[in-house]
Amino acid sequence: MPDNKAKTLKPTSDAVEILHRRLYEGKPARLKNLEEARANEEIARKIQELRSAAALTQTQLAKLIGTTASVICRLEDVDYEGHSLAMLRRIAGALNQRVEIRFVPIRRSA
Amino acid sequence: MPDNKAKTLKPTSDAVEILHRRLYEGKPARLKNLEEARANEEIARKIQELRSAAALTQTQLAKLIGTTASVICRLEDVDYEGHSLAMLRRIAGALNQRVEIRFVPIRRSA
DNA sequence: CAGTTTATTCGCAATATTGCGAAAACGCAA
DNA sequence: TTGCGTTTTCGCAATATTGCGAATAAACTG
Repeated sequence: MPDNKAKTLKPTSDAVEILHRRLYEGKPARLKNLEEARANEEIARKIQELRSAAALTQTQLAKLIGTTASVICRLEDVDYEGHSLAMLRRIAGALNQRVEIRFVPIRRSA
Repeated sequence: MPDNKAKTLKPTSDAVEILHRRLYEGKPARLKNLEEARANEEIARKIQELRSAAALTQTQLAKLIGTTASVICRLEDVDYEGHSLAMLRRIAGALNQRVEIRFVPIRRSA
């Protein structure tokens, strides 16, 4: 489950800089749409959680919904931003769940 | 939801139930998709409801999220099956809402 | 009724998501 | 270390969703 998309970084021995890179480098989307990014993370984690709870490997779950392990892996990547309702429903269906969608008001604090 | 007999349906004014009867009564082959179809209906109605509550025309909402009225109309069509998380979030964002997604266990029965 | 606004339908191009294999990386145990 | 199963990454084709205008229908006003 990759937490990091950064690639081809030049070498460094500064631990602080390494952490900084891990958190912020190459992730403008996270800074701009923090809320959405966090929601995607939550979805990814939830999928992983459900699969683990069902004691299934990525390959096993993949077969259940008619796809491959690499697809499941992609869904469980917290940086993946392409989650679709269709796929969530397929996952849910295979794990005896249903996808509940609600619109909840946002309190735009003063 | 009351159980349904093959004959002597009692009267109803609920449009959803009428549609349900017309499309799915006595057709177990389609029951598999019923849940998803109803979920899509719910989404469509919710979007329409939110837009109305905000006192916006389809054109106005469309401009808010950077698209056209025909797209909004499509989203509000209860038979539309192409709902995406991305679009729901755009709608929600324009109407000061957020999209909450939950996986809830379902009791699988006949 | 004629005007005006809003809503709906249709077709196709543009964009986004999925399918899928292959290779590499990882974790673990003998 | 090796072997083995699992996970991750990458690239591109296939499919699905969106963008958008134009035409039509429907609803509303005067």
